[in-house]
Amino acid sequence: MIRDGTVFEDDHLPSVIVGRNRHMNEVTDALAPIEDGFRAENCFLFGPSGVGKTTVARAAVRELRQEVLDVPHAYVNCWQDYTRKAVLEQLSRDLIGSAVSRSASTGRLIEHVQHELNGPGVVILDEVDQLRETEVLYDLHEIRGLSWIGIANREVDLFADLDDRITSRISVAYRVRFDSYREGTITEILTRRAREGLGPGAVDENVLARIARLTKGDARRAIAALRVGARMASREGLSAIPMRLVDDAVASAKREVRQKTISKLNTHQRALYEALAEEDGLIQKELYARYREIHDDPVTLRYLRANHLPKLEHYNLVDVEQHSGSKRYRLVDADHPELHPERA
DNA sequence: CGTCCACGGGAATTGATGGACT
DNA sequence: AGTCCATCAATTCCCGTGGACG
Repeated sequence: MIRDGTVFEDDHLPSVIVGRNRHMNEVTDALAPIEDGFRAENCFLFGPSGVGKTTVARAAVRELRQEVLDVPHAYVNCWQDYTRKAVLEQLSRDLIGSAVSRSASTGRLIEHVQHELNGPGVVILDEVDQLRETEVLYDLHEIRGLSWIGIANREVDLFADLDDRITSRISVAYRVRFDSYREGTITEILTRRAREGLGPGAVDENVLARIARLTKGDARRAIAALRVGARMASREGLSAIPMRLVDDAVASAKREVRQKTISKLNTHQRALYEALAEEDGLIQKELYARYREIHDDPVTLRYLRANHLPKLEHYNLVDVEQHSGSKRYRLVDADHPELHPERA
């Protein structure tokens, strides 16, 4: 029943972008100067997750490369690469392709890119609000011809802690807001994915509409649910997804995503998670005390606060509630999650 | 109003690591 | 081979803030 699983993967870039014409136009406008050999305008895309921000950015770059051959482009996920150096390293890998010797200083990295890049180039800065060292935006500005597309969940001030004299010279000409997809659009997206990835007649309109409704405008969740549904159906030897499986598929896709996230946690993060699984609603200090009991090589609270706790928040595994002076941490959903994948 | 508590974060320091240089 | 240097994760110290409470 599943003919091509790749169309359900997160990094799949569909050939047609559905329901985002206005957004596509804005981004391609921003990139248009490159067609004449100039530096593009920076632009900033924001909105909730699963609404096509990254897809639009990538599709706009793809479109540009159909006009102008081989425009150097890079993709940096600032969630993973959040330091100045990590960003510049990824940049030079993607943009130039040549490996710079490790332990090259940031200065040398910039020089290297500056030297190797002739003509315009564009870099996608995904999850740019996670950048710890925003000075890197200044570094990017210093590289002749380079412009960027920033992506974040909320509209943030990227230049908040940068020197005013510098920020006045860096501009963000386009700010593009992404709202949740309407159900009809999600259905349309799912229809196309099903056509590409599943056998003929695998889904009907009502099934897709129900998935669309249950996933609340989040295309990533909807596509995951479609994939899980197809898998469940083929296990039963069916060639189509029956309506009765849809609710299960949506719920199960959610668990799957969560399980995947948990499996990527390190020991510290997992210990924190376990502590909260035992008792919810702890304040930071209490949580730290439990964590120290669980983990045999605990890090300090200072470090936990700066590194591990924000990760858990960002992964959407814990909710934090400011409560006048203290913070309460709780797991995102009430049902007790599986900590150990082998029990699945 | 002063004090305590929980929290945030700047900054100096340490220790391991991995080159680069002699 | 041995020394030196830069980097990075982790730690430690410490001060600031803002609300609660007597």
